[in-house]
Amino acid sequence: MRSFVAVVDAGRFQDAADDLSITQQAVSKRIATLERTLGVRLFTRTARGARLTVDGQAFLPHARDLLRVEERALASVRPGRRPLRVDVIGRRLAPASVLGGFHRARPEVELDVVTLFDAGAAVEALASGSIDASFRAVDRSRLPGDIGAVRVFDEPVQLLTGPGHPLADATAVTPADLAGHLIWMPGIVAGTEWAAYYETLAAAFGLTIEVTGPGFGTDPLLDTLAGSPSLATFVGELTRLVWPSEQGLRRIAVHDPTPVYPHSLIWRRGNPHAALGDLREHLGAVKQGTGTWTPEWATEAA
Amino acid sequence: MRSFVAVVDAGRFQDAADDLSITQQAVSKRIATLERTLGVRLFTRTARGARLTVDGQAFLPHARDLLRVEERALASVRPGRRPLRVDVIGRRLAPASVLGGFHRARPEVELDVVTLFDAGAAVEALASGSIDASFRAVDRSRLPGDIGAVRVFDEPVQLLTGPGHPLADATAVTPADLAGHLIWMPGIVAGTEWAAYYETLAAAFGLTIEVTGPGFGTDPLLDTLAGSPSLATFVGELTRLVWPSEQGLRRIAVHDPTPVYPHSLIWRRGNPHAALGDLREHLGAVKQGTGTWTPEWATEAA
DNA sequence: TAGCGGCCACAACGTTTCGTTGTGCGGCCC
DNA sequence: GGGCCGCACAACGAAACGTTGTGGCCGCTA
Repeated sequence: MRSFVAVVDAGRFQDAADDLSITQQAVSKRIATLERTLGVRLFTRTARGARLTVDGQAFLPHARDLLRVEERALASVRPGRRPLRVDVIGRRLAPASVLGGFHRARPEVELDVVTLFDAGAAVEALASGSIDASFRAVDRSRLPGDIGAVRVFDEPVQLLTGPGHPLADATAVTPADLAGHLIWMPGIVAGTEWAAYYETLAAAFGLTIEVTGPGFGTDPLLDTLAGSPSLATFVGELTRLVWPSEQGLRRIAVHDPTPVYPHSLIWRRGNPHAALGDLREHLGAVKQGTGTWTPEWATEAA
Repeated sequence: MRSFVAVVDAGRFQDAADDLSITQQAVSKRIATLERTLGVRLFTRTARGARLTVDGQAFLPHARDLLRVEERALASVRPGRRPLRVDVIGRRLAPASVLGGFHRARPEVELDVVTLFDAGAAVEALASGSIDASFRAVDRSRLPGDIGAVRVFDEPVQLLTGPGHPLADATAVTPADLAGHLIWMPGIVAGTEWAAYYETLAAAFGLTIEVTGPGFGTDPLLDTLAGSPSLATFVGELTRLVWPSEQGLRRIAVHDPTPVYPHSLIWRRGNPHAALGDLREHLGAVKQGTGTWTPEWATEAA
């Protein structure tokens, strides 16, 4: 493939061979193999070099694309001057959306998105340099001194129920209203910062949160939820659900106070990656709302 | 690379090996080679399979991209059900722009753009099936019966001069005004349909068109034009010039009548490619303007 | 805690692929 | 028509690849 593009650019097999530091015969053999694989002739051989056939012309931009993508793939893991690598809590959750907004605003900034286990793993990864930034809810007082943090987004928590749930038709509920109901959150992983968030939330308002084993993915969770008259769960306002439309799930706002999930951007101080400043600048800091609730351990991350 | 994605999807080397119809050891060796090439570890090996590292997560979307691009590259030359392949007279000229408009309107239609020598080559390529459609100025009466043609775009011809040319400050000129001036069009290739167009144009209005040898590309042409007090050339209204801004070139409209270049879409009747109908539908037929001039041989292509 | 099973890595070997050298064939151009 | 330029074919050695066979590590279980 690289030989093909080299021949197109050079116009002659011999010149392409020089560019590739191999012999003309090797280039000839490579092109012949490629043509045999594709089943079409890519060049017309003339006495003055090689010219593209129609098939070759059609193939060329795709070949260039391939080399470009390969270059990007290599760059994504190249130590030093690689794309900005950002950890998000989940690809369908608010941080991913926020990062998408940054990408739309600054499309020239190369990004790679990864998902780590929890905030602790994110801090380790930041310290070791394997990622450049992370969106997590953190207890700022417990962060190492070389890790910076800015609370960038407070996401209201909503109640998610099926159509048969007693609260399904409410326009809004208060945390106190939920005291008698079962909040079902399978797939929650003990020890993670989001588990801690929901535990704190439950304790603060006397809620009952049930965690039945590891989750089997969100789809069966939502299916079960849609068919249950008693189960409800919490979900972030910006969480994108891929519900097959007719599941009839209801998102119900929570007020007085509104629990908000405190997403912070965290990074290692001294990380010289230029795009890191762009990201922080784009995000700014959240304006702390009134009438909201968030765990005390998170409020220090101003 | 394909093995890497297979392992990610399967979660275990052995399962990936089954998918690829090779042995587990071969997969292991491929991954090890890839990791050595990239200089990073892509998987953490556990007793229950292989999980992506952070680097692996960052690398994965690029790897998928690569496979996707490869698939498109293969499709571009696959006989039968390949992308719609359209010939344009030049990548910076009106037909390419029109095709770009179609692509924006129907981004789901896969397109490959090629450039053939002239209308004759395009007709041959249509007949042989190596292309699906072409934008050319054609003499409809001379087309084979199985080649369809619709005049889809009349492009006004403009005069292009440098700032020192006597007509540089004119807002518009008539063809008759040009009789005393030299029209310089290097790079015009005898025997092509666009050479025929300009020859007919010159003959119709008594113009002097000079063709000095093969062109050396458009950039030196425009440089020469910008610095000359006597040279002018014709250019299509939609031709995109990449002039380095400060060349000071002037585009001057031509009126009474306005010569228009009659772009037609031509295709082989009976070509079953579904996208061909989409393209024809998108283009429609040109509404013949008044006060314009075009060669008689082109007017039959109604 | 010892045994077992699942999973991946290492080693050795045969086959295939790749690149090289040497040579042949067919157009242009003078 | 001879010379030259440019690509293809042939033969050979080297490197890469995939296979079989085996070993080590981890987690689960009795």
